[in-house]
Amino acid sequence: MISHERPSNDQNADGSHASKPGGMQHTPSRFLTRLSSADRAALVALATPLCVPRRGSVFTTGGPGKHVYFLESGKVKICQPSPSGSEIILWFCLPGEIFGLAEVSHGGGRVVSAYACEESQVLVLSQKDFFSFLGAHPDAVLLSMQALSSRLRVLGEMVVNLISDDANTRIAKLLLRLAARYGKRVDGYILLDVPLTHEEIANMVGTTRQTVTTVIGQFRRQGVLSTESRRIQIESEELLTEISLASTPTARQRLR
Amino acid sequence: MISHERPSNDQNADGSHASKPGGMQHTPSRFLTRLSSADRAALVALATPLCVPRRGSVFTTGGPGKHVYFLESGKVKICQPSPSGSEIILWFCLPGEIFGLAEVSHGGGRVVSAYACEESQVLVLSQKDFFSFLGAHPDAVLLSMQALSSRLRVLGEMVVNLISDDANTRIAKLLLRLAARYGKRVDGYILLDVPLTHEEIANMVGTTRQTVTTVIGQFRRQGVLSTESRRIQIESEELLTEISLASTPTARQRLR
DNA sequence: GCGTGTCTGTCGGTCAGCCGACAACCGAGA
DNA sequence: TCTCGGTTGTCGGCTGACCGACAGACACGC
Repeated sequence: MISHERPSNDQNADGSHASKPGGMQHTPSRFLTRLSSADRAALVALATPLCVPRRGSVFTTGGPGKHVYFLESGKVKICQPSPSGSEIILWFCLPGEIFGLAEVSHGGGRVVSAYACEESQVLVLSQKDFFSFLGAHPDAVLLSMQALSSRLRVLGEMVVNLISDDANTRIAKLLLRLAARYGKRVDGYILLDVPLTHEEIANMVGTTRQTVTTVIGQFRRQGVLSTESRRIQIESEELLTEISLASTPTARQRLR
Repeated sequence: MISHERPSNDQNADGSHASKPGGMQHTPSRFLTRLSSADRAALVALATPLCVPRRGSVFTTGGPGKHVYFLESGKVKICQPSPSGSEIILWFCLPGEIFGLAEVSHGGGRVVSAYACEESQVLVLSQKDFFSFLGAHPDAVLLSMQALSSRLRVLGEMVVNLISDDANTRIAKLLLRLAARYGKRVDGYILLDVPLTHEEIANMVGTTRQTVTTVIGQFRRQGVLSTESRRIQIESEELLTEISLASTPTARQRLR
């Protein structure tokens, strides 16, 4: 019964678009910079600036979540506390990005915290003002939804990685993801200028500090990367991607 | 330098709102039913209906992602393929929900697939039509953002669970999450009328089929749940939450 | 210069959970 | 009725990664 037509209408019409499985495009979705300058001015006029010191929090878990934030300068990490007490880093925000948006639209309090990695300037906007701004500036609606979608994508990828890769691969993929978003090319190398402790890496990837130390050491010995004062330089992106694809378990033949 | 005022301005002003750490509110965010009936009529007028047979796909990874979907009846699961070939279930959609939204707003092709768990009726709307609809119906904007935010929250929780809980706990939490969203109370019990194979559970939670079988068996023996023809009935929510909180590793004292 | 705290590197012991294998089960179809 | 594909239940063996522990390496402040 009922029309039994082609069930899938959204199929790969444009052929091989999914070519690179690792070819993720982590568009930083810079909200502020992609806004028209008129719109941006309107937004800045509504917002109040705030300076957050290094290690300071912009908001924390349990808060009411009645404000949206825009990062003007600095670096902010979004964390979710685990029941065991450690903070799991979900992602970093760079200048231009919007954050704290999810709880505002969803309601019901913050489930994540935002900490400044370094001294940061943020713009604060109340929920009310933000929504009226959205009403008056339709372009901003699209940008907001893009920001949310982009994160959804990143988190989906994290989930898949966590479920199906071993520690080695997870770290490799994390580095690639970070490189795509936060990497700066300096003569051949890719510099991640997000200072990261091994423990933080462990918390992004679901391992222990020791394992991270070991794996990073391995990578260094293989000539994949080098480290300098808490910053990682990727020396061979190819090698790294190779590692990230080499999934341990009974290498899949999965021809289909 | 720079004003050194209260860094955190969004703190728990309303006190203990974060009381229950497991007290997650997985609002199903029923897009269609929360729309005003006039708006809904307008949307239905724009959309074209589609019937998807059991096991059929609405869209798949790699597709262009130029449509948004609304579930009228049936049940749809959103999956992301892992490099090892298995499909990881990110969440289920129930009637009234919107799906396929993230890729539409973000652009750049589908990264997930949507499969019908049972024969389902969906409404299909092109990206273009959807955005013009949003322009004309501001309430729908909020609902869309809520849908995205709600998923963001769920995924964040999944990530944290995967990172910090053992298999036992992960399964317990999954069941609680499912119960909150898809559970129907029937005389004392909570019935999850989403038919799930152990393998699917394993893929939602990052373990193996065998482990799931074992753990579910344990739970059954403890009187936590019973199963009947692929459906799970939770008999003691209390016991289950208790298990889900009992985190294995060196029970944290973390007084601070 | 010297303490002090945080971070990195390394090493065994231990165990949860993966893997493979196999038997029983069940519902659907012939 | 019997077959058959998919699902469930159970069992050892094996191992990746966690845990605790400790020693060096830094950086920072006094």
